[in-house]
Amino acid sequence: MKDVAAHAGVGLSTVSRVVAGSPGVSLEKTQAVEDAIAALGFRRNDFARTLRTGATHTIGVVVTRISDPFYATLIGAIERRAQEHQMLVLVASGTDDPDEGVRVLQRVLSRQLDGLILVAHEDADYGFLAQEQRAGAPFVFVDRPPRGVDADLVMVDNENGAAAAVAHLVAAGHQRIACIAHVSGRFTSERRQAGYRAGLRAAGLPVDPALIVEVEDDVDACATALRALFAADAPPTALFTTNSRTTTAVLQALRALGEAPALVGFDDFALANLMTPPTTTVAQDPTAIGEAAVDLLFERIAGAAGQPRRIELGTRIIPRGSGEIAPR
Amino acid sequence: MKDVAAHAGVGLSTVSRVVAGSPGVSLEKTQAVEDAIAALGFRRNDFARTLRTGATHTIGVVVTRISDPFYATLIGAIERRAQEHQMLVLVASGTDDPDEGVRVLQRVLSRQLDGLILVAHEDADYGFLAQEQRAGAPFVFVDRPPRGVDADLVMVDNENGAAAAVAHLVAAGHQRIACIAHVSGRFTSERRQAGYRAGLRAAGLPVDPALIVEVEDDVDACATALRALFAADAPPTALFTTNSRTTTAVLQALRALGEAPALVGFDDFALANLMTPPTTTVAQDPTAIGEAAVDLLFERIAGAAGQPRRIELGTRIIPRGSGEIAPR
DNA sequence: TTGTACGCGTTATCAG
DNA sequence: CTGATAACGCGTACAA
Repeated sequence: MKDVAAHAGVGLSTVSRVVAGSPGVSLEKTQAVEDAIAALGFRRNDFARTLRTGATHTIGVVVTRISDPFYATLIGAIERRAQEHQMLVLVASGTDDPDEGVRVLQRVLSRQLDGLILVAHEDADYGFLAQEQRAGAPFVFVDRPPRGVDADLVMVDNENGAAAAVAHLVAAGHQRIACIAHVSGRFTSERRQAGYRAGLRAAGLPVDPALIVEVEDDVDACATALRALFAADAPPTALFTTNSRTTTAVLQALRALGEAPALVGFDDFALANLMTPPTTTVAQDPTAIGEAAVDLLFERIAGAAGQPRRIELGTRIIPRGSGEIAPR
Repeated sequence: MKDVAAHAGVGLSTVSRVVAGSPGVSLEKTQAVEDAIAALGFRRNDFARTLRTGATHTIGVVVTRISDPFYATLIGAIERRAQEHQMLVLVASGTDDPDEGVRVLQRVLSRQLDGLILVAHEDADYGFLAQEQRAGAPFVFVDRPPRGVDADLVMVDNENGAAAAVAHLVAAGHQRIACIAHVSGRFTSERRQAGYRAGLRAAGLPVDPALIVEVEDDVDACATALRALFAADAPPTALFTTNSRTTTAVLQALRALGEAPALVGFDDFALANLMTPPTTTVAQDPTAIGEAAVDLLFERIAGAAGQPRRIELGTRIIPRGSGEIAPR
């Protein structure tokens, strides 16, 4: 800025005013400054600016795995919504390692962004955020509650979504419905298993522990689990899977095994309608989740105080074929 | 830091040394400082640090659409590779609007990150980067060359990949192979169309303009185009699609039309093996692309000068069934 | 309308 | 081994 001021033959603050678009600079000098800026290829240093003003006009998003389509869509929605507020969105992604996730979060925190939207790592303790919460930037969690700290949270009604899936299969005539549950992401897995049980009870059906299996979401693990299920005396006639990674792994395994039971999966996924038969899913709306999170965050940034809030969005069954197969 | 120094009864620089992990502080004072830090919940302000040192230890990635699985995977690879260098990765995403993309890029640039990996927007002019290039942080483009500036670039050999797809279909006995090309993303589309033509010529087959159609990647547009193709006097017996969005749109359209020609698609996609029949693809390796980009970038950050370099990675055909169907 | 001077929170230098 | 002090680039009272 000093160089620009010298080049334009004006004072430092005049340059500052021009750059900031503040009023009260003569047309003449404005022009001179702009010419100097162009000539020197000057751009304001955001670090110095932020150091001075304290505001970054930027929100951060920290997720566990950016390549997960669900998070990718969520982030897209957050960016669109935030851009309406002239906010830049910076995304950082952790890994499967909870410590790494916390480390990334720490580094993002030290950037003192105006606000943060976070997906909690299951195995990390977010207790250190409590002091941030009082003094620092606001944050909103998404998808599942963090351990160790109470904060704003946007998630879906996992329990009712799962219960609806079971009801859908019951309506198709099924009595023996297995639950293939993911193990990574315990919170959602447990809530959806609970919903599965509630759905069975609501239909007056017994909960058979032999029909509930927890698996890693790889094809081999699913194949092993399914083989065991179908080899039992009273095999299931329908499956409920608790997230999209598990659903697709199960679909691969089923193809390998040559089985085609009725199936409803939690989470919608791209190309579900191109499966054979097309896969019925319980869809969350990642766009709505992202928008709700941004809105919550901006209320906090604007100064809203008060207790942590929890928003629970609904789910929606998308019947495509696999969930409407009648029992043999 | 001043507060911490006061609380610990030491000088400012001692606190700085402890925080930075610099050697040469007595155990005693180190402990006192650490206690004070914990008591006060202090964290170093990265803006002030960067303002002083000039280094952010952060690289930025700016893509056009973060929810595209290809970019999502690419970003994941970049993050893993960058973390090996203790670098934080910040991702920002533009929109379909080229101006918006440039605006986002400008804001990221003013953050003076150590380096940038960029996916160029087709309709944007990157001429303004030329002066950055001389003075500012290094950047590497990915997937396609930017308009208006010459810079390091990592991409795949689109032409040979497409030619290989055609050769694969020719080997299955096809003579009339249509090319369904995407319109958004002209560069890759054109290169792959050129490869398609080269593949035909290499096989001694004529290039029939009636068999080349450019479509938006939505299902309706593809259905319309396909209907016209199949209604012609000499309909194609095989299809080549130029990117994954087009491939999946074509698959949806084909299902609606009840057609099942041989098909090879450029770009691999999740669940390709669950299509009916499983879809043969020409796969790029987004992980390798991301890693190459990071390596190139780090060489520049380390001070490598010289002409812009261009890395062209190979592709690989994954035969799954749809590409091995013989003509009827 | 314009310019001067100070401070934001760090790190680097230098003297002790 | 330690501490005082001068930058880093900018915004903003305040004075002119």
